[in-house]
Amino acid sequence: MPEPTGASNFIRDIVAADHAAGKHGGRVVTRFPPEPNGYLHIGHAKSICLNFGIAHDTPGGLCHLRFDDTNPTTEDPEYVRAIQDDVRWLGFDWQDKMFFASDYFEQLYDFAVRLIRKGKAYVDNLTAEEMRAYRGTLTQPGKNSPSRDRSVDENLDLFRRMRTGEFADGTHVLRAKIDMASPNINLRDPVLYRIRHETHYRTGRTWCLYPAYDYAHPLSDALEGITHSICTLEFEDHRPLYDWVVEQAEAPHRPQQIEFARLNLTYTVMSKRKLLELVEKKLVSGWDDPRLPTIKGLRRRGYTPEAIRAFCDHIGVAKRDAIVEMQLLEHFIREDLNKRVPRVMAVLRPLKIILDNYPEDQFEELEAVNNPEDPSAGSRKVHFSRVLYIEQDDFREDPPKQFFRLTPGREVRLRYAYIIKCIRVTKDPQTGEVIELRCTYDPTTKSGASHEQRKVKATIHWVSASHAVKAEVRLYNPLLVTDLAKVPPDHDWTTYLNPNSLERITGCLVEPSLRQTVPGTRYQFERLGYFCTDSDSASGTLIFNRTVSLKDAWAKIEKTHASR
RNA sequence: UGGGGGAUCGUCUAGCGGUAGGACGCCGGCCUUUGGAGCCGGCUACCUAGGUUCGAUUCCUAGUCCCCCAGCCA
Repeated sequence: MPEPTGASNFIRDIVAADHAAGKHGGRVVTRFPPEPNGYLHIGHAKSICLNFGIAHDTPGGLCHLRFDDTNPTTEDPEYVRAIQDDVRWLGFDWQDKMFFASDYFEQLYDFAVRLIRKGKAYVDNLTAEEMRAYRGTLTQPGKNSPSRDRSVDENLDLFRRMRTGEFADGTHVLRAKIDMASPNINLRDPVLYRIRHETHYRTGRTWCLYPAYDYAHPLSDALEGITHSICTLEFEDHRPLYDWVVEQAEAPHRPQQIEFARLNLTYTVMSKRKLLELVEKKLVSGWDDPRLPTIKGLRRRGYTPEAIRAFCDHIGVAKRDAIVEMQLLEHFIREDLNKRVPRVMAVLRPLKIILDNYPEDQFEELEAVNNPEDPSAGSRKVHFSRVLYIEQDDFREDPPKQFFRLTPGREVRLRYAYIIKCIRVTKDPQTGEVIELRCTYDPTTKSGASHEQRKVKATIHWVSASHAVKAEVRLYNPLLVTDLAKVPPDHDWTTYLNPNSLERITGCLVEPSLRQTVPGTRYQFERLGYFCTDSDSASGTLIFNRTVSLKDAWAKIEKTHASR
């Protein structure tokens, strides 16, 4: 990515101004600080694009990848691996700047001792419930803990013993001594350290004392020389605490925290808690379920890093809460895939047609363009023969107004092939279902052969019955039937899951060129949408995921017909 | 009824006292061997009320509405 990656926004403006003014010694260092307790989603991509993008576009700029692993109960190396993989896949490079907050535990401990010596922190042995009671409420000030005036020596001794494992979980915490009457609740002597007799995925049993976010984060930033610590809006009123910690600990640097609004998308979930719930309750197949807005899910679904980056650049960065429409994301993947992926013919719901006047033992190989947007993509041969399959949707015995496709007695063109006419409809005598069409083809209308005068209203796709390959296709619809923001928070959000979010279609037929496809390969199935070979394909049967449909003018017309 | 933030087209977003712009979406049209793509045109917005000013989305005042904060999560 040699070119600048992102549009201007208020954070880029601040960073650029600071850089121009020589603030922070002319350095610009950002960081992306995930906690390894879940998989990354597109909201993280926004932050990744912002942080890595700023570093990329600033001369000498750097962006650290830092795992904020201060809670041993939820974190796992599986997540560390997945996060690295996703950041890399998105196209970003942390060079040698990968860090772990857990590597700072010793230094963080020393800073805490300094705070205690300065009388800025104390060990408290109130229970969690007592502490809540002492904290006061939004409108009433809190009360000082009885432990608040312990001597420095006693605090030092207690804190040392907290570290050596003398105390049980929850019996003691280290608290900042700030102001129990502060109107900002975050400043009412927040917890800095808590005891957790747990195995940490990196430090093992070395520690039973773990730093809290509000303590570890600013100091990790300071230790790494982060200049601009970019986070989301909910941390805005933590900023005074962030600044307090850095100042009172006499940290080597003073990073600047800047907040922006997190990304929300319509008809999906973006909270780690909810995503975890879906995975754990097996409401989806895993973190990479293509219905999920996780990076892994989007990737399996067929999204490209380029499209995700373009999306992130275009949604902007601001401070107002926003819900971006899914159609915008879809726009960027269509735009990207339209230019780069080969066209191919596939029939999802086959309807057999027989060309009565086409010799039974004959077949042809017709020239098909691979990508009209990209002449260098070349062309391929497609097999044509007497028995074909077309899409059930492309035939109507009793066509509604504006339906241009095949109907009894009407002509349409078969893509890359001939004009055909439907002369007879065969139905199942029991169900009345259309099971076969008899057609004739016009040999003078071969695609590209001449500039025939005949105009047909539609061109439809098809596959040759004797050449086509069977496949399964998975269609994805929105995860939710509504936006959670519009719904009362009190009842179970999973009741708003879309029961039709996954539609599996078996018995699809695809052109034989797809026989050797490998998982992850993307195509446009002509007139249907963009698809990619699923990883489950490895087992033998071909399986394709629909990344996104093509824009469908007819569906729109039909919808307005229906609503009249 | 404490504190911190935020209000601009349907949805995102620009604007920094001087004609409210862009993208998505939507609606028309052109074009088309994908009802795709492309092209052209159109649609719709400054939370309210006062004030300052020649002029206010922008500055001031008073409201209204929305979001966040009372984890030993991050």
